[in-house]
Amino acid sequence: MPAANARFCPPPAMPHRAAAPAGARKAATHLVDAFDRRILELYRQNTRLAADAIGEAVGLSATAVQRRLKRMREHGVIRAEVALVSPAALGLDTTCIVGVDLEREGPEALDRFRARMARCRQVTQCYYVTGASDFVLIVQVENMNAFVDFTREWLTPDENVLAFTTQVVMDRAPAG
Amino acid sequence: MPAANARFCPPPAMPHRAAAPAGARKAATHLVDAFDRRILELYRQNTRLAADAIGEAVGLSATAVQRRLKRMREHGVIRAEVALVSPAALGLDTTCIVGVDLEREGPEALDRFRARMARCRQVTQCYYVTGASDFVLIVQVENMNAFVDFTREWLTPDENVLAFTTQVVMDRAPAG
DNA sequence: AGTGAAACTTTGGCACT
DNA sequence: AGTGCCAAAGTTTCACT
Repeated sequence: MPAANARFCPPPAMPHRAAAPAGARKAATHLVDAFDRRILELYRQNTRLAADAIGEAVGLSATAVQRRLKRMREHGVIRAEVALVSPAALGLDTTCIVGVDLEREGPEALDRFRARMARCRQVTQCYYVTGASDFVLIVQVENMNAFVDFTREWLTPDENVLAFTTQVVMDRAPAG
Repeated sequence: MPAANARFCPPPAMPHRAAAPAGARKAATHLVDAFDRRILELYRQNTRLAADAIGEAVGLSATAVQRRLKRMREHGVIRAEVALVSPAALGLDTTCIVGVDLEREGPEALDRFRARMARCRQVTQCYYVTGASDFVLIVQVENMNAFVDFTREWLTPDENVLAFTTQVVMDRAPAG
């Protein structure tokens, strides 16, 4: 198997909080009907699709599709519209999955750790989980040296990090 | 902590292969210069940004920005432009991280398993990794019952699946 | 929800550095 | 090569029916 690793660059990673105005998001409960679902199914995969084409596919006029998209954006059903960038093109050839064990697991310690990871550009996803570890991180770096640097800067110095286990990604499926 | 789980719906999950014409992708080596990087930095997070605004930010005309975006799309630097949908809005309230151990790990067995997972709608990411397990899956489902259904349909019946471990996601950070 | 016109963004050609 | 300017084509957005 070729040394092809990560295929997609991480989702956009909530850039500056300014991009997500605090009050702008609603509960996003089931205010999506069958039409909305079909629109999302298409639009989710390709935001360059014209409302015209979507409308034809789902049996609605272009304007109706636009209105629904706008409503779903405002209601937080659509959280963001982003570009998936090839990590390789940016020189990020290595993906690691890191399980982190914390020493203390109080609410404030969890929040502190999560906030730290959110500030870290290498961490593209951060899950707080039950089970074997407390957190699971998806880390995107240039190479293994950069990964070691990452651990020395963000994990090892953290007194609350008891231990961590690393799995290096050899290949990744887009998973449709 | 509230039972808020996943915040974002999975990246688009390479829909139908038709969307990525086989011959259309190039090596995506370092044909990105400093301008391209700055454009991507902005555009990646928000594809609704007008080329005009990007151009102003990076010191280029709108046309130049458009041209560069087009080139990066053709060269596979930009793999896709997708919408991040709130999983909760779609009724997908539960995310699990599953480590899978395979019995046999030959190339053909790996490919078979990966292909299987790619066909499975619940699996939004699938990593082939070194270390404790062979694969790591990110699984998005309605609730825990649906997760059990998932394992009974996709993991347990697979003779090559030796064992799997599940971590339930309680919260997820966008991770900037 | 659908139809129109206005505003916008993207795409093309052409001259320039 | 790549960029900038300007006009055409397309798309989105806004009235109104």
